[in-house]
Amino acid sequence: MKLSTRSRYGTRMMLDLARHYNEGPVPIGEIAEVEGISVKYLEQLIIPLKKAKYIKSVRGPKGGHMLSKPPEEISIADIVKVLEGGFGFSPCIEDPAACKRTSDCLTRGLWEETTRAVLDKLDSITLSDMLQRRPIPDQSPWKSEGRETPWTVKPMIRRQ
Amino acid sequence: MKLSTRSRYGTRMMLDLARHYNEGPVPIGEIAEVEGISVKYLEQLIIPLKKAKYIKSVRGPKGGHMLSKPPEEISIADIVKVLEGGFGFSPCIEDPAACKRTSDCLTRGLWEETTRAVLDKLDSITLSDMLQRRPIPDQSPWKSEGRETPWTVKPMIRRQ
DNA sequence: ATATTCTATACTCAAATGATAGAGTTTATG
DNA sequence: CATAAACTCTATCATTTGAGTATAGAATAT
Repeated sequence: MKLSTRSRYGTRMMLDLARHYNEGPVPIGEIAEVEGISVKYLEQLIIPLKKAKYIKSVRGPKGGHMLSKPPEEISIADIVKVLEGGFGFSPCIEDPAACKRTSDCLTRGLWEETTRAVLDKLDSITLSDMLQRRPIPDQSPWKSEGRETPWTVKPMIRRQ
Repeated sequence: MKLSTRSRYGTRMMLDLARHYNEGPVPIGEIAEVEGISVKYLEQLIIPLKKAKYIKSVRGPKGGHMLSKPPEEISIADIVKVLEGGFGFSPCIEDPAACKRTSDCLTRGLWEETTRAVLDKLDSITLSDMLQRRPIPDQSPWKSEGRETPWTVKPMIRRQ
């Protein structure tokens, strides 16, 4: 039931772009460094996001990428729908012909509703909402011993 | 974001067992035939479901499997939690140490809430609820042409 | 000119998934 | 008690998917 790293990294990247909305293009290298993700991998995620018109880019020196809409107008569902190759809890959600049982399978409706529940949730949260949030405390009910030294985010330095 | 076939097949199998609750053990071969899933694969799914005490089995001729609790007391979440190897939309949900960024990652809370939304949904639906349902109509908004000849479920014949 | 940055496609590698195989155990029944 | 019908357990395998790397090319500010 895991989301791919594409969706998760992509969301983080979009969040970085949202932080710098209206500050000019952000080069991919900066995002890669801050997030600890390879430039090459992020480049692949940008392509579909550009096609979907959530990102616009500027080439050449001082170039980079930026949101093409304000952060309030981009939801997490928008991002995940673009990056996650085939969401839907079961293949038959997107393609009913994927299974011969489709027409009388009781569980198909179940997985469809569950998929809907996720989409509704993610649709209700915009990039702008995300920026208001605080990280959740790291007190896992699983492992509470052996905490590492606190790790802090390397601040993203904007040019100029 | 897809669920594994383990969860999906397992749910269908549990639904078959629910249909025959209090009718004695159902052999795995019958379920395999009705659902079109190999006996060998279903056998693997039964093991964890037995460990979790949702299924009890009887060996030997006339043996088989049956629910160890009434269908009202087993939710879809119960089944998925047992069969899906690591649910949680991100690895950091189950294991915060999976990522160094854990302590100050804005998206971790997001994925946690989303996972919660799914679990809540599946928790609210029992096997008994499922049996009340009707299959959803097969009018996909994607492909509406070229419908195959209707396929009907082969009825499961109980012994005696 | 040239260094910087994005664009596009192809390729590799490992892990997970989905499924099968076979040997062994229990037990109802004739 | 022999046998066949079932479950149990472990191993194996093939395919797909996911994650990431590599390479070549195009645009543009300075």
